[in-house]
Amino acid sequence: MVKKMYKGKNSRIKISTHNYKNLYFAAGFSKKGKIVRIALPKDNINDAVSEISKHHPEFSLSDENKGLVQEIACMYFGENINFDLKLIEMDIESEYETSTIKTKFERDVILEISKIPYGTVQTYKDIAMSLNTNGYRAVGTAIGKNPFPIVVPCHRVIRSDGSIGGFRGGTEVKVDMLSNEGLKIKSNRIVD
DNA sequence: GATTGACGCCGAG
DNA sequence: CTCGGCGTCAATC
Repeated sequence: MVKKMYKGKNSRIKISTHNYKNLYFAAGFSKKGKIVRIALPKDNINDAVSEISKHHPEFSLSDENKGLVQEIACMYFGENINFDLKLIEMDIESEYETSTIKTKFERDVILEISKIPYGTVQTYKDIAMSLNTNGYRAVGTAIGKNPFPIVVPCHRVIRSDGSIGGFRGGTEVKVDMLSNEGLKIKSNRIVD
């Protein structure tokens, strides 16, 4: 049986930030050094930090993991980096206070979209089929909660009709990231 | 149970 | 092409 961690010292995380091309990136790290959450870029550092801290109120700022945040920033701008998924906290929240994933279903979805290669896309339906379910919509909802955007490429999941589909940080951000990976988009559609 | 989604499909304008 | 309506399923209330 897994020992439950309680709020307090153990749930304190460290947040690192990085400024790149006038955008501010941030990520939260557990005591073990694993990523617990990633923020989409903001235009000021406070917004970037609070994007993380609103889910993890107990935190301290630290440059300890700045290198990783730099990497994430590069990925946002289209660099094809093979990010080590072992650096991501995949445990379920009920087991560790510093985890971010809530259910097994969410984790399965996260793991599935992590397989989508750089510069390619899959549909919500594709993901659902890989998971043996017809809950296309449930898949979309789960992806919408992805705590690790950019690194877990939820921006590579689009609708079955070829249109871009939704994105929590705004569709423009999704379009930006796909464009940075070399995909061409015309009037909200991937052009083949 | 009832409602709510980053969806999919089909049929009517 | 754009809507609406219904199917579907996990999470949340």
